Amino acid sequence: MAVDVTEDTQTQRLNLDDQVAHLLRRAHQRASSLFLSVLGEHQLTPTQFFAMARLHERGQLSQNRLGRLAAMDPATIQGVIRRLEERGYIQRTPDANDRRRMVLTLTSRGSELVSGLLNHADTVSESILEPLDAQERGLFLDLLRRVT
Amino acid sequence: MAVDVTEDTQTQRLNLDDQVAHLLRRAHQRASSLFLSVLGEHQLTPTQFFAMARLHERGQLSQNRLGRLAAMDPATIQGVIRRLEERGYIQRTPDANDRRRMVLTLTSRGSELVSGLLNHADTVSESILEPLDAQERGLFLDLLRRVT
DNA sequence: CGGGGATTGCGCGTATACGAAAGATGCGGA
DNA sequence: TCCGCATCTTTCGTATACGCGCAATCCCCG
Repeated sequence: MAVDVTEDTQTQRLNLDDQVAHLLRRAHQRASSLFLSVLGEHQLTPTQFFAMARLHERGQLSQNRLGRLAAMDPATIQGVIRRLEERGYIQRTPDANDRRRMVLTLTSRGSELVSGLLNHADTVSESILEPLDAQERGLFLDLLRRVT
Repeated sequence: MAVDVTEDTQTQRLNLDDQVAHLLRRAHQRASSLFLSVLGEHQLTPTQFFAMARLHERGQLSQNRLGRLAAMDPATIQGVIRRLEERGYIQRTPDANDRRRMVLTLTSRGSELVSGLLNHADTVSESILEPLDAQERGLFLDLLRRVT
């Protein structure tokens, strides 16, 4: 954390390149880009894939609940779901017990697509971490999980 | 969160929550949110602040070059610059030597704003890393830089 | 010196992302 | 039972983010 005092009006200050928000933005950029280079042929964005994978994992879910499980704002998940429904990957039916809710289910097409892509997704995770060796990867994942 | 191999066609697979792209997206979300909670009163997004900070650091720059230095796509930086210019923080003048270019400069208002916020930005970096102790922070920054 | 590839900036289209607010519905306590 | 508050979903507005195509300009190389 060597920070040098530049001896001007302000006190010691971090280098711009050490801004954590900036580093995280760039890492996220790179991750999304790698994801699209692997799964892009199926026209799925990282967000879309993750929403479908969560649904595949949990079965039926309400829209809001899926949003929480996928870390997406209700306003955001709405558009994601709408586009996936338009493409025939997700089905939305009214909840019989609670008329505020819509129940989401993967269609067979959607289910097959996700199953087939889960392995590719793991490949993406590996390529993101490619600059690190095995021990560092575990360490990084642990730290990243705690910062999230 | 116990996910077990479900004994189907596929082999052992990572937990969904270990998808690196997803973890990075969430970390980025949290970082942006913390940034806005500290600098939001000045109506500056992380991206806008970083673009201005780079300009403050380097002086005059062309639009494309600023984009590269701030890790932003030419199409993206265009909108960022346009909004900052509309708000009077950045001035765009035609380059005398290369008529394709526009030279970007911070206005005095923009310059004062950035100077005053640089310390706050460092505060944000610290709050993002708050869950980690001093040693882990250095480690995390190092790993994050290499993954970027 | 002339032509073609590269660079610069713009506009369009799509997809996140989130705050704010609105409308419908559910639910618990007085 | 009814009122008020919480929840679910949608819509609006703003801002990233990036691919693609376009036009103007630059500059290198033959």
